[in-house]
Amino acid sequence: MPKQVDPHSRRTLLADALLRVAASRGLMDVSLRHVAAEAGVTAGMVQHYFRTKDEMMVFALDVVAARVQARLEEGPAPDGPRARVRALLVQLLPVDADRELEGRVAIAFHAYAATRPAVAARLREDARRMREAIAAEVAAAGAPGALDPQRAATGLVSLVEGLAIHVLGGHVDADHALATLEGHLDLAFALPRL
Amino acid sequence: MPKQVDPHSRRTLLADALLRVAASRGLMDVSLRHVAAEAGVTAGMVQHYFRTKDEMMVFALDVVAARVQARLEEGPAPDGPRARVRALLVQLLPVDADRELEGRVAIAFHAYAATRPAVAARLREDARRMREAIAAEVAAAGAPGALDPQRAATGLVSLVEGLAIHVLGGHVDADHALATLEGHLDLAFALPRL
DNA sequence: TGCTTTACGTTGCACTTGCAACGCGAAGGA
DNA sequence: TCCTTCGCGTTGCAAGTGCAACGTAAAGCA
Repeated sequence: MPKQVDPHSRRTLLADALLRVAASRGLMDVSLRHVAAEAGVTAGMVQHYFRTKDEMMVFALDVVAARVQARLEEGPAPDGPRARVRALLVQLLPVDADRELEGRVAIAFHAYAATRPAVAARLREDARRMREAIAAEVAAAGAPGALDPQRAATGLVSLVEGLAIHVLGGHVDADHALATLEGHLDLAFALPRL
Repeated sequence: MPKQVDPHSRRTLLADALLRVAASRGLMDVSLRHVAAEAGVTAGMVQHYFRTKDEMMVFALDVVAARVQARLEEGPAPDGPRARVRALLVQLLPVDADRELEGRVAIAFHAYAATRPAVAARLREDARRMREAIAAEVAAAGAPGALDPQRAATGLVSLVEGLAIHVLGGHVDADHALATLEGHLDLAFALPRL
């Protein structure tokens, strides 16, 4: 056999190219040939590692999900529930170039999920995990009179996703979004003197 | 000349077909021929009313925007700032079939906007108007110690957009979303006894 | 030295896409 | 009555699409 390559790293390479194309030109422009060109390889190689385009899409989605997950777990967990939840949610805001790319990809995939049940299920599962993690922290914090943990979690995650859309669309800037998030965190964790 | 038709109603008819295709099969499947088929006309007629596909897309976006706007203005304005803001925001949640379709279209167009500056500008303007309307109501209500009006408005609009995504994705049900919205309205308008 | 397997590259095909171009019948005005 | 103009329908085309099929060089095992 030839050079014996690691298939997973090859697939990741292609997935990265896909994500770049998706972020810069939209999901409609994601084709075998465009991805191949972006990765600097031939279309035949793409076909070698993904039997179908859909398989490639799903794998790319897995890559972003794993990457976000990894970022959430890296570094020591901050002190206190509020800080931990904040750390989680900030990862979803497009505050730098990497996260902006991921944000654009996320929007594209939300639209894509509308027609692909498998993709939709994946996003649903991710969202569920995120909500539960946050609800647990809110419950642990035992905020006195604010929202119940489930609703607070749903609210915070939704808020951040909405903020991400507005930041990416240029409707508001990242600072305003961060400030808004801080305010809502205060509410959810019932800051003293509210 | 032949039967002398109203061009605007024809274009609206085609735009409706486009929206149905976009909602049911995604924006990637929106093509001249599919739209024509959905509308029950020939592809040639579509070309007659829209010189380019992009022109058709933008017109369709205008149609939804106008429709949402019309719905916001119909009926008497509710009593009190909180109720008025609630009425605004509920229109953006997919609580029935019509709004679900519009929600799917909205997501698709947010993704589309990433590559079309003209579309992005349109969405930005719509969002700005919505935020200002809400900020004005919040300010008028003079909520004592909660968020400042600008942030509250950004937060509420983002929250609702995020909730819409989660409802459409099947992550949470409409009732939960509504309840979450109520809770956040209470916070923004600083309900007694918080 | 074969022989097989891996990892691609190449070619081709059926199909869809946006769009231009042309045709053409039905209405009016002259 | 002619003749223009509008409202489409039809056809065609170059480009792009996903995917199958085949070829083929390299690397290991026998």
